[in-house]
Amino acid sequence: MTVKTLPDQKCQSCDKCPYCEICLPGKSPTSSDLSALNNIIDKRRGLNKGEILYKAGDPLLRLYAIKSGSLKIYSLSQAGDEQITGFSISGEIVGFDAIFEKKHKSFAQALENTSICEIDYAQLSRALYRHQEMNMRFMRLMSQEISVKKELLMMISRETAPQRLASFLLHLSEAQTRRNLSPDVIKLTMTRYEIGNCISLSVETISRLFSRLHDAGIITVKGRYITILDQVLLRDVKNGNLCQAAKSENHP
Amino acid sequence: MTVKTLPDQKCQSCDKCPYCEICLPGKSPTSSDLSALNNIIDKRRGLNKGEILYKAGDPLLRLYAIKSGSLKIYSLSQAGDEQITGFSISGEIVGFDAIFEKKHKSFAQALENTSICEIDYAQLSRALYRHQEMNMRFMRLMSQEISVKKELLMMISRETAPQRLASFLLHLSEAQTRRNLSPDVIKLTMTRYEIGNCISLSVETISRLFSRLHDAGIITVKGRYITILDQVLLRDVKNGNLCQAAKSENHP
DNA sequence: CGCTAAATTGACACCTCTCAATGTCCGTGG
DNA sequence: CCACGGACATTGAGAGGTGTCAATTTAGCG
Repeated sequence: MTVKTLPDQKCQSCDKCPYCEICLPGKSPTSSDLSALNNIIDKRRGLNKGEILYKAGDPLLRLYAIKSGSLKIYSLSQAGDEQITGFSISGEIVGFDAIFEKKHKSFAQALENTSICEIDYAQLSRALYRHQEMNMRFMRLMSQEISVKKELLMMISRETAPQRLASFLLHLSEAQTRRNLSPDVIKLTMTRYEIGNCISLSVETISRLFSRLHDAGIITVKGRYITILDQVLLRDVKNGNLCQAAKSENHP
Repeated sequence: MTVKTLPDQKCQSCDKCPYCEICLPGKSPTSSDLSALNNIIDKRRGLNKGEILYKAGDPLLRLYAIKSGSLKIYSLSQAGDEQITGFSISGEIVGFDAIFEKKHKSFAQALENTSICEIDYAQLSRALYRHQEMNMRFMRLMSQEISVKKELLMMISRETAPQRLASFLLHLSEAQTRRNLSPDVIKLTMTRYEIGNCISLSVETISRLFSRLHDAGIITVKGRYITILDQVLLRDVKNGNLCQAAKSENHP
């Protein structure tokens, strides 16, 4: 595979990074904190599509912040098939589940050409010791990930197939909004299979649901590009007012 | 309801607590760390069965360590029905998902009379600042919770009903082993409904599965008491070699 | 332009939910 | 001590959503 050059983000320092607020939530970091962080971050690594960033079992050497692109985070079952536990995009930090045993517990693979910041874990630990405020930011991030995983759990266990897909799309939409991107035009960086795997549905169901949402005039589907035509209707689907099977077009 | 007296654990200090290793994983805490922790923990609170420890939306004032008893942790959907995201028992600390926004994101309710240690969050923050090793212990705990939630996710989304129940029982069994209790005799502190809610199955399915596991000679069921007769077979069920519907007793 | 992976669509089966009835346990009060 | 009541648990019958299998179409990429 040809190594494609990654888009140069010209983002050499955290205080100029457009995702600072997502990456390190809370009030603006002090310049002292930021410079400490800058010193321990290597901001120059690129991943090609398909490249694996870390594997379950790898010793925890670094955490990773995503500058651009996206990753899928997954585990392998005993039988060897993958269980995607989430997708991570720009501004997010991955690898927190490795801290417990100092070993990565998941796999992380680039879904597209992706640019990351490497955070040396040993140095980070020392820096957090000296910078209480930064320490709290990281604890907030871990706390957030716990909440997000609980939400995903809630979604998968309580929602029907159409609700899950609607939730999934709305999640992506909100993530784009937080990054000042359009909430309506979504480029999926993952396959239908990977979506289904993450929200526990078969590829075929995902496909059928896209068709149904399309037929209902809620979205358009052009390959990996989804456009949300009606946020309100999509939210209705998420709340259970799902477009019934196409048959009942003329609802009584 | 009559207020029952809680069993007095005679556990006034963390270094004498039998769950120290579960509560604060890692090498033995230094006496300096422990005394710091002791100073900020109030170890005298009891909860009656059914009592709610915190609610989603409550400001984060404290984290809680469970000395004895058990809690269910749950969220409420928009429709108002509960989604149990886990059960917590002695030695575990709850409330980590509140750190992100300094507000509790879940509900915690006592499943039985329960004794807890209250950890003042503001004091904890300050103490963690001064005690790096203790700080790392808490980050490990949060990291662990992220892993556990991912496992639960994996279980619910990839496993069949019998596999899920087997996983659930084996989880309880392992938790008891870590506490030097019998791995085979399990007292369920939650109802069938609550089990089903947590692993995303209906009450009826839980009941039917208990019967099937019983008929297969893998467990005995006496109300809330489950005895695992054959750990190996139960593990087989977890791995998909599920006891088929009772019909095929004479498998070819 | 052709090859391969990905996506779509249909038919069918089955696991699990829902609804319903019955049985059991335990706390309460007579 | 026993009877009663309500929550909890068990069991059965039926329905429906989603997975599986299979065939075809489309898209992506060398």
